[in-house]
Amino acid sequence: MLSHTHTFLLIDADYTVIDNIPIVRLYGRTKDGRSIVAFDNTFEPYFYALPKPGALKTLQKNLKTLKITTDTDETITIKKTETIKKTIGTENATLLKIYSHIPGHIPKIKDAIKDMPELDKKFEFDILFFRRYLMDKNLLPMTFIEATGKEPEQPLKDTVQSDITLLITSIKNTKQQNYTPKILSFDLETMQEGIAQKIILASIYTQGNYKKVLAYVEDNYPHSTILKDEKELLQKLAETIIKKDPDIITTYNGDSFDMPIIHDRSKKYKTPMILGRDKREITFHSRGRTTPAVTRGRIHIDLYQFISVIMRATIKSEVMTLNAIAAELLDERKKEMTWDQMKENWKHKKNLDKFAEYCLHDSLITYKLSKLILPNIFALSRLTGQIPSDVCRMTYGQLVESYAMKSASEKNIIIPNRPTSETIRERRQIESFTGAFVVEPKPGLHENIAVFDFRSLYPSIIVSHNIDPCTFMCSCCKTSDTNRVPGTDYYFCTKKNGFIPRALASLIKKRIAIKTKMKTTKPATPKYTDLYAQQYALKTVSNAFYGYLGFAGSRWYRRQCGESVTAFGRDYIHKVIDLAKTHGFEVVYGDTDSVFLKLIDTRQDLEKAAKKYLKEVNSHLPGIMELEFEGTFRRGIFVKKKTGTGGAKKRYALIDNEGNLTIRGFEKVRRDWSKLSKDTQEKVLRLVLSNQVDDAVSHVKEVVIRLKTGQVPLEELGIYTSVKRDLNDYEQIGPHVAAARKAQKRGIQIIPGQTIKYIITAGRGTISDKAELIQFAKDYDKDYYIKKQILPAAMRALSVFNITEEELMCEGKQTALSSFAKKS
DNA sequence: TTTGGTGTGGTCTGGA
DNA sequence: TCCAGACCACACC
Repeated sequence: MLSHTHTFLLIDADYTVIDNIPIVRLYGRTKDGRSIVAFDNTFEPYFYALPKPGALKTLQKNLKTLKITTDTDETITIKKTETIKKTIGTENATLLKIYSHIPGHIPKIKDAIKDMPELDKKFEFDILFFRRYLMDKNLLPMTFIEATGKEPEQPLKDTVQSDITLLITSIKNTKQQNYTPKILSFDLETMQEGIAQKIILASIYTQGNYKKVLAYVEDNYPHSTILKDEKELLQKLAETIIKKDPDIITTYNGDSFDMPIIHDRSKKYKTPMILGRDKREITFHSRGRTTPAVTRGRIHIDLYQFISVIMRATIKSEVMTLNAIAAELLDERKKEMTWDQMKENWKHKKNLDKFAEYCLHDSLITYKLSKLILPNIFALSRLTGQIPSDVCRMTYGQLVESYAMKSASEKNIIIPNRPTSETIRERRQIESFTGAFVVEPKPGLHENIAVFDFRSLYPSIIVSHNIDPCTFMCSCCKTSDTNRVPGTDYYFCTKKNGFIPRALASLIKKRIAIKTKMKTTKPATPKYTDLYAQQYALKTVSNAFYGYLGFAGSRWYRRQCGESVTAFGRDYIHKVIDLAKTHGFEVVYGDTDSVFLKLIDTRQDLEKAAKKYLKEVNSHLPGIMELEFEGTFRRGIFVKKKTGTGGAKKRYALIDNEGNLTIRGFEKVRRDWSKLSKDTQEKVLRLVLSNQVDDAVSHVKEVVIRLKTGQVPLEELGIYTSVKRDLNDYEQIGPHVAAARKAQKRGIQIIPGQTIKYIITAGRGTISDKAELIQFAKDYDKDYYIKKQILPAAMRALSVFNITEEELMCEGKQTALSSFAKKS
């Protein structure tokens, strides 16, 4: 039979078993736009066994005759065994590679042999078959690969729908080509009908400005297609997606909303929804935190998953709704339509064109978000070797772990086993270790501040001090004093490089190279976007390594490693502080890896002194460690602690020479404060940093009056808080829990993880008694908002100028006398 | 089961 | 009624 060769972008992978033969399926797209599925039936499932010393031969012999009978009377045997040399930690070892017939046998064989006296340890038995394949063949998702093979047999061919199918005889990496994956975004609008969610609209947006709304009530919207009913809508949706044949189907929260609804409704109508290239319906496999809705080949990426987990810390918005995220990341304005309006419109079948437009807009902004975010997901895919549909649902721990596993495999190092739940529990119970050092600031206004920070402090410590579970207290260095951890009896090997430091060093090196390249690349070009995504992926994974070492679920867990990293960190920041003092600086503040300095002699030139200091610090730093000059700030405010004495850590505001504000820790940057108090505080901070304390005071007074006279709309008074657990599991009932419980009684569903918005309403009782979700609030408690929202937020900045609450609370002019009179 | 520790501050709770 | 300590959420790095 004729042999073919195809070069294609690898987008997805899975495996199936036919006639007891496991077959890896690689889904992709050729450069000329044809879909392809390449099958490989030559890869064999396996895991490793480490025999007890001298027991290798016996173990091998015993395994040969092993027969396992399962509950279903199936007999499982081992396909074959091989001896193989690998590195365990830093030691070389000879292991037995145990092959099974199908992947599903591996856990059963592993369990069956666990009591064999010749067996010491088992490794790499929980790596999913197709992931093992990609790892062993060095194939990276979202890169081009070249496969040679022949026409598959019909039964195999029939498992998928694709322009090209190929039974692989050989496969390898190849030169990268230009191909931008085709993205399609869709969105549903639903209405509650009895206990079911009924789909009333579906919209699709894809490249070439393709816009489509599917409906079954005439709406006179130019992009609408009017169908007979919901069943036809579903059919048309599937048909359109298949016809458009995207590589990526993106949704915003499709895992828990759009996809399950499509699935449920299609069950009701018995119209299977096959959106992927395998011939299966959408599958849902609960994976703890999430239940991914998976379509194969045409992969479903839920942007919400990635944004809410990996991008969470970079998102400023109080809520994670599509509109809020689009507003923040795309600067897109909302289409104004409230849920109540939609319900009304649907009920009376009016303004349906607006409804359709609204629905389409959601698909459009999902598409635009995809364009922005998918490059980052793809870059992480290439870095970790995991398929994008997995990457978009990963946590930081999983990203680091994937990268570490891939690196270990490349270096012929055995991947440590995942801890058992028992081990995880034990690890969690151990006392946590000491972390970073934070300088207590002197409250007040400071002028001309220079800010420095270490470039990637913890990653560079891990690399520079060879911090790794296997180099910790090594026997070869025993009494070595050259790499001792400050303030402890710990040390790390100085002879052999650890696996983690090596893996991390390569990430850091690559990132530096990319950042250099970016400087000579024109921004807003595809090349630049790609470089940005690459460095983003490298940074994301590097920064999570330290946490991963101390993470109870980690395969490379070693508490003392995390402890050592922070101990070195504290040592370095102290050294940097000490040196600053010898350079005529006063240390204003510092946290973990940063120092804020000002000159004691203010006649000196700050920039000059800063540069000189920087040069000296860096001349003393080992390895790849480096202190960086962040810049200078015209003024900065640090405030008193509310309780106790001294300055508050992690709360400050800076203004630079261009008038830009940097606000950290204050109510302004917290979502669990009302918009009114946040806005007021920001204004106060800006005025105070511009030496306009009087204006700040009068601004607060105005706000107080607005509150007193009931002029403030409820919208500005809502407080966002997330409900972290089931409403029955709280020991203490705070305002947000009280509000949520009341709402639940009115039939509103409250799920753990949800963010609610509540108001403290007028009335009597405790604050919790008065808390109501904003949609149920009719008024607000003036006293609460003045005394517990506006004044505390404003006073934070004003109390350093000895202004009192009383001065802010009174209308009109305030004198020292009347203030005194009020107190007594 | 879903990277780490440090830190602030609001509200509730229960005992004096 | 007052107050300390617990609980809770969210920020910083």
